[in-house]
Amino acid sequence: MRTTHERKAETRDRILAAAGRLFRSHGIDAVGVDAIMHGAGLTHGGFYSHFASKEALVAEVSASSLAHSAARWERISEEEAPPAALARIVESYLDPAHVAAMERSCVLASLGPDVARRHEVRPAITAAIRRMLAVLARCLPGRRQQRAFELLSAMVGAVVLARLCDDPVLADGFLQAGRRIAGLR
Amino acid sequence: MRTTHERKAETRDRILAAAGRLFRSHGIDAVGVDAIMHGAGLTHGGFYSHFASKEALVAEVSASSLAHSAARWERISEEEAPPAALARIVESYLDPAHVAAMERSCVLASLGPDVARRHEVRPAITAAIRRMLAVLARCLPGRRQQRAFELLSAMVGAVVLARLCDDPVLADGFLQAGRRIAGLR
DNA sequence: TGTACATCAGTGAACGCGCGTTCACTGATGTAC
DNA sequence: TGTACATCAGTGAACGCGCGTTCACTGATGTAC
Repeated sequence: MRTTHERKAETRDRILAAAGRLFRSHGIDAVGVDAIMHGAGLTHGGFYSHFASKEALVAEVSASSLAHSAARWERISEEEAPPAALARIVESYLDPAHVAAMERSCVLASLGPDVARRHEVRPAITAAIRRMLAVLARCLPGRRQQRAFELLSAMVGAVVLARLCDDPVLADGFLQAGRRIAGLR
Repeated sequence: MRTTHERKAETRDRILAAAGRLFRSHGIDAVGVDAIMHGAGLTHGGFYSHFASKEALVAEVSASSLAHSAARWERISEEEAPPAALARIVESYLDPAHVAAMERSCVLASLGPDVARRHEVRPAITAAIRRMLAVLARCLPGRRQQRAFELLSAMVGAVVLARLCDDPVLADGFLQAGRRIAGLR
């Protein structure tokens, strides 16, 4: 029984991962259950032995993706000294290659408005945002709390705006602005 | 013939306005042609004597909504002295009431990622972003260009994040952060 | 250890539904004489 | 000015299609003896 349970959990994670990738790339409503299951190497019918509905999957993907990002930031902030941790978090967030890779990007910047419209997900998202703010506050000097709010706003806004610009110079202007607000360079 | 042309243009504008409202409230893919036409006080069949496709409407709504925002900012910056104009633009953008009113909010914050995925719209969006940056640069003191990038990033990010938080205190933290980056209070 | 049975993750056909789009139409308005 | 005709914005039924979801099934694996 043990192995079977583990196997099922692995499949479930594969579905969550595929959905995360596809939702970020194409938008939540543009991706069907069929495409998600195909992305996980399965057929669509099996979906409902893992999730009650597409909407339930959406809630879980949003929450778990952002919790995953928060956990990554926490790990970095425990592994490195504050200034190095801050630089690593901010530079990876504002890296143009990472900005271009929508499918692997932060839920806040790639699905923010869509998630905000689904009120049932907001408690979990709010909890993850608090964790991210706490990491930034721990890494920043000076008025830590206030600067954490400023930095997270600037990082999310910079990525959203950089993705909207078809001129790479303009896009880079937003990413540089984010780095300045972090106190880098 | 004159009156007819004007009438048709008015209807077209009503469709654009209804689509703008509904897309921002519910997301682009969640709103059908039928709902848009009903929102404009018409039936769905007439849609195609105004637009070639839903996708064409989406492109025009995104571009024209953001151009409208840019024009509003330009008007404010011409009517008032730089510090007053800056305050009016930033305060109205970060006003909690305005943040809550998704249907009338800025396209960057309410539809940003969705618009970024539609590459054909990005040139028009980029042009409007340039106009908005120019207004902010005109109103800001000091390193105007750089600060304009920082401020627009912070404003967009703050609104996206404030909408994701189910705790109004946390949401207000982001809005206050935006105001500080503008140099207000 | 070997055999018979039970479980259930995953398959794929089928469902009703709402979508974007088309089209024959109607009736108000603009033009020609 | 009044009448006959042309135009075309807007109507509403109909289309094919892909969606989310259901369900009878299958076959690999785990359990009981």
